[in-house]
Amino acid sequence: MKVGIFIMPKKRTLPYIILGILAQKDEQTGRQITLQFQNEIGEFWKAAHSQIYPELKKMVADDWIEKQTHAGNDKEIYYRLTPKGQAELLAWITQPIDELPVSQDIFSLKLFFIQEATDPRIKTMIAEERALLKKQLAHLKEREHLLFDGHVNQGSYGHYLILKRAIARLKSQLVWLDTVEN
Amino acid sequence: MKVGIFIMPKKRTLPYIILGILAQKDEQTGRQITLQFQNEIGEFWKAAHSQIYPELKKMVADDWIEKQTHAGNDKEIYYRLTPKGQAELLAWITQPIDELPVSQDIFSLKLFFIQEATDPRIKTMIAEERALLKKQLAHLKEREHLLFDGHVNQGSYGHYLILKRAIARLKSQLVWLDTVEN
DNA sequence: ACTGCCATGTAATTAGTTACATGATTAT
DNA sequence: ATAATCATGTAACTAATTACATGGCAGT
Repeated sequence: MKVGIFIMPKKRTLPYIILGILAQKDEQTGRQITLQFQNEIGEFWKAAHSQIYPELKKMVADDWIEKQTHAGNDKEIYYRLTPKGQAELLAWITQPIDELPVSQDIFSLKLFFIQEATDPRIKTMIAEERALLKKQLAHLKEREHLLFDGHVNQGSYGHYLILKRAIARLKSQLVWLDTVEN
Repeated sequence: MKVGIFIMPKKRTLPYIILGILAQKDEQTGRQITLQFQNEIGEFWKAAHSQIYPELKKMVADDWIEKQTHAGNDKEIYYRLTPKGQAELLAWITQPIDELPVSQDIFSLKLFFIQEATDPRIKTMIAEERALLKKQLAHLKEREHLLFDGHVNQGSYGHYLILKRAIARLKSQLVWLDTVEN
């Protein structure tokens, strides 16, 4: 997309996810934010602490978040949203999505390279993929039980939704695997 | 994953996809390979020509592919697999997948940030997402009709599969959207 | 003449990964 | 003691994106 002399910046996602994490629960440390990526968010975005810590510094510099240390605790650094950060999050959510994501599904790509329907590798690959999906599905169902157990808590609708979304995705993939096998 | 003094290289995907593209039809130019990413493969991996051309050079240097120019045509450069490239492709497909991909679904992430079920933005976001999904589904169904039209051609099973996979994915997402709306 | 596409390439930058690093605390 | 985890950070590198760049050829 070329727009005159303006350079179009690459689409950023990580800082907005961090804003979203802090919007759900203020006063979180870099480590707590990092750990969020191991749960439901990790189904849709991954980031290591080595990417998060510098990002937090940048966000402080840009006045999207502010740091706060607690007395008698020089180890942990807590972050919370600034009004500007809240505004940025709002603007980002409101902005329409213009294209669908790429799923980077290595399994599908590997299948793409198999030219003959009779190839014996297909069975093995499906079995392995099914095992991975089942394991993750079990994990997410446990999370659902643990976090919500039937009822959605006030102010957790978003969290509830993406957990449900992840579960639905896994289930549909398992259904599709069955159709391939026959 | 730390394994003694060995440095674990980052997981590469692009060169293997290029090998797969050349395995389906030998003698393709950089441009033809680039264009493949606009169709079915693009559902699962994207790459611009500015990434592909340098990658092709590297793959030639590594003896995974070889370049070939045709007489009276100094414009186009054709590539084909070397035995080593074929072996690399085979090895990659055989290697088990150890973890599920991250879908990088911005729509799901944005939903995550919406805390209340009554938020009026949800309706708009779903409508926009539905439009995107429907458009892409229509496109893929047309591709299916164009390329296969009921029967799978010999040697195109992989291509057929990932097209079917992409269609199934889109359909399941549309179904899920309905469940959110109510 | 101009627009758009074919075909290939490079430059500059940002995003993301792997590894290295330190010091404190908690469990066995 | 020592192993694991908490908590933060940096260094080095690879992958990927956006933009710049050139020359040819086809259509209007």
